[in-house]
Amino acid sequence: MVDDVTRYPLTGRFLMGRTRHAMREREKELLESSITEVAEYDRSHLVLVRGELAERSTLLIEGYMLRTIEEHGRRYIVGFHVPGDFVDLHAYALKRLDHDIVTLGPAKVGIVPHERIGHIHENEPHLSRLFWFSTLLDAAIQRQWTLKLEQLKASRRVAHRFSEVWRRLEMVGLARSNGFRTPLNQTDLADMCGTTSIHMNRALSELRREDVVEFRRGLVIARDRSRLESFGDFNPDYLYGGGPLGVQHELDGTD
Amino acid sequence: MVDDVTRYPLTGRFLMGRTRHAMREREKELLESSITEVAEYDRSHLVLVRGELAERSTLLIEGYMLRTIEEHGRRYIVGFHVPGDFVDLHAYALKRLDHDIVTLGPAKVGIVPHERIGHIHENEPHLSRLFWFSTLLDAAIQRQWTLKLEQLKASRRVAHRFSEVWRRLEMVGLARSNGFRTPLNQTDLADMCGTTSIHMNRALSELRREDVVEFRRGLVIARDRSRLESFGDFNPDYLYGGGPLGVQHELDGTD
DNA sequence: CGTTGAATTGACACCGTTCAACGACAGTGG
DNA sequence: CCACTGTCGTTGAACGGTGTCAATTCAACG
Repeated sequence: MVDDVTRYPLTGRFLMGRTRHAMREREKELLESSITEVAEYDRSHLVLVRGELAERSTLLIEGYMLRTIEEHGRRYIVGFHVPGDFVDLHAYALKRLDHDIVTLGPAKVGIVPHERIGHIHENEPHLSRLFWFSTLLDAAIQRQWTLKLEQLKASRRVAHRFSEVWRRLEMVGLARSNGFRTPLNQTDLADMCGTTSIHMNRALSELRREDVVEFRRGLVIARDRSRLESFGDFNPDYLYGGGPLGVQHELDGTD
Repeated sequence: MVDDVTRYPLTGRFLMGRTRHAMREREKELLESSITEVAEYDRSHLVLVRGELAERSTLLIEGYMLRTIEEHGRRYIVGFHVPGDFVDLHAYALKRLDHDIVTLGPAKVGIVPHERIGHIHENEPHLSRLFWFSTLLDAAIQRQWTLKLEQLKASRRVAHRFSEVWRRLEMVGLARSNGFRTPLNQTDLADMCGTTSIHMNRALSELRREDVVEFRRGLVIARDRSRLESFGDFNPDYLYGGGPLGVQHELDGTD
């Protein structure tokens, strides 16, 4: 898979760790060549605005992106993306989004016109099914967020988020052995976990005190990863990475 | 649209109030004929189990269905479906789900083998795009749940849920002018809103006391609908029903 | 008319918000 | 080099929202 990142520098991480192995070589080439433009954005760059008619979608190459909704003067983060994610592919079928797409830190993205996606959708059923899968994967992650918001208190929620991001980064080959780096600050974390930055601060110091995980200036470090994951009640199945839900072989053959 | 329900008694409510107008007559016929079996289930019937390989999907014709996750001896409701919803269409691309699909009250469903969906996916790009849209609509609803869990207290969350279900029923022609009927009980509502049944009870009596909405034995009645919706901070845009996000004309023409 | 499941109520502890204030640090310009 | 400034992180105290346990009432149904 490391090979794919060098061979397909723009799209090599798409579905990596999931069903990328089901992609044929010509599909990988087709996807890579569908990117008509590469852009580098600063932090907090608004890529797609809620309600705006979308005519292209964005595949994240480097950095992080968020899905945000601003309401009552407060920003809520309803999605988090790592390299390899086809961030707003769903805009192809929805046309207009109910949320904003925004960069977190500086980010490098590939842009795919909907015309190209339409062509793939009409002529490449196997690849287009993988596209569909990828948007449903985002939905599964969303579902898990809903679940964890319902059942965990703030400190466990952060632990869950950290566990998730760590795994997702690992799947695309971007995690360290003892943690990961992210431009998130405590306010961002609060906006992701449905709490206030003040309470997030207390939650983080609880995690530090209990030796679950350490968060400092965008560096997440855990001495014992399994301790972090069990504190956050994290079960990676919903990431569809090869566990009991993973699509191991079903999508392999011809469609 | 009432016409569609009589002409297509099984699938006439699919995407009704959304992009159904973009469906061609032969697509409606094709969908109707894709249902190879109609089943009637009792309440709490398990239609699809988490982790199980799915080979067919279920379109809800009458009644209600839920997406649930059981963890730590408690059940969490992460999705709610009304007639016309293609409840587990996403199982076509995901193969295995991370949650259960279950009936709430008694329900009548149409079953579509994935073979048929595969045929449509490969040969009917326009219809298959509407399928994709429908799964993304579920995702948008999920996103809104995440948002409201983050920002509202329990009593306002219920008000939001009531507003949503009311609108969704209305879209498929099944609401009353002053409310709607549902087999939900207070425990179900609690499981949907991420709270306990005891607290849900207090939330409901607050809503009654404040004259926002009345919930009794599965009957939801509001004297003033706009009061309910504003109390629940409800904005129907995310339901893609013709407001600013609705796909009014884009999907009309040939694909 | 008794049984059963659902709804209701009170008391109490914990979780989380809010407001206000303070501390740590990096970047900037004098 | 230092003072200034802004952002981010930290802390305390008061208050409101929610979970928990236990007990009671209510409605439906055989």
